[in-house]
Amino acid sequence: MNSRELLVETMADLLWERGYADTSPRDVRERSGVGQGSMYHHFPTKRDLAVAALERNIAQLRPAESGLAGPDDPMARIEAYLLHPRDALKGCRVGRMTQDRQVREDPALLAPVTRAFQDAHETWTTVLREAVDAGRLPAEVDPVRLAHTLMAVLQGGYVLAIAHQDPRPFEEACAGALDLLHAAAPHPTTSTHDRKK
Amino acid sequence: MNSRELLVETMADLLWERGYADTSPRDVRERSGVGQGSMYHHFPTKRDLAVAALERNIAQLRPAESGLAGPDDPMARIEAYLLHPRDALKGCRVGRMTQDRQVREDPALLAPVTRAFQDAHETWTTVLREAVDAGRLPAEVDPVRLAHTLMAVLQGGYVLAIAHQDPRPFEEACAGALDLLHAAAPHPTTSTHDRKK
DNA sequence: GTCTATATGCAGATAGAC
DNA sequence: GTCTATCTGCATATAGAC
Repeated sequence: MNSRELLVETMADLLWERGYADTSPRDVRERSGVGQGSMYHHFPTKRDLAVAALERNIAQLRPAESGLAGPDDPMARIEAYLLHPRDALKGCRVGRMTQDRQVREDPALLAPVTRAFQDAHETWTTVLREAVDAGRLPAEVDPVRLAHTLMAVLQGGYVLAIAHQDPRPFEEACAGALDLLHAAAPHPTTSTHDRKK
Repeated sequence: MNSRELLVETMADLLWERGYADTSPRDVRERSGVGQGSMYHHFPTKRDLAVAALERNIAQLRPAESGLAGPDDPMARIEAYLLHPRDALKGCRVGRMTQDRQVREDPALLAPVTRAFQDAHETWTTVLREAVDAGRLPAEVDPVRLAHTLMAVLQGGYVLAIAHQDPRPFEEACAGALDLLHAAAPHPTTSTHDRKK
């Protein structure tokens, strides 16, 4: 792998582990093994490298999201996504950025984060709308709103896991959300089809 | 106010706004107006000051939590807590700490955070159990699990709000969680009593 | 593209006077 | 308790040779 890619990959990992403010150019050099000259040749500032690394971290999440958008039964996709095994103690590569003041205050760093959340929200809204249309969720739920709720469960789940230093609160939070979705589901237990009268 | 209190209050605000790693002793001195000598007289290290400030931030959240534990109808308390107006863009004073590597790696800083989350979880579990016992939530829901879910909605709601630079996703996430609780509630709408045949 | 040398300023204190 | 002076080391580059 060339120096440029190596730098981006290393910075991406460090952003995930430590955030932007707490990662120094030196950290990147030492972990990547790339020299000072090379580093500043490819990326004139730490910020430039971070922008590239952030894009990489965002791209990293796309496979999982495309599963959520996939062709299967919508409730099955929701369930699979919420129960998908994750290393909860590591937190979210993208959500983490929101807690870094230097990221929040720099449009070049914040904008990709905002877009990533908007995209994820759209994906969630679509699958939830499909679940409602399929009669798997009550027509009263607002897919746009519920999309925020479920994304919050995931993002907040990471916070709980780190606070407790235990991945289980994350898993419980997701499982609890699923429990609610199931409990709220229209009950075809009564009959094969039971629509509004 | 004396220097000591002033330092703690200032550091508490800075921890909330910027986290631990991104707050320097100089930041504290400049905002508080307390001199170098005084500062290091009261707190030999930045870390010592941060521990005191963190305890203060945790204490700050207790009034709200005691409302959740209060004497009213349990569902009303849950609703009030979730819909309580918050400055979502500022994030959670305590949850924010989980995203700071230097906090995660220092037991003196992490332990108070862990305890605060454990306490909040207990409070949530109790009120949810009361709601189940009162027949306001289905007996199938696990209060312990759902407590994690609702805490995650709040913590994650802050993340969404910051990512979008808009408090509405936070509010929507909370409202959506409430929608689900209501949709999942045992329905005395059908009839006075309609249990499993 | 990569290397080594050099530079400015802030972080995070420590020392000792008042 | 508070003040001013001083110190080491790292953050974040810049310069110029190879």
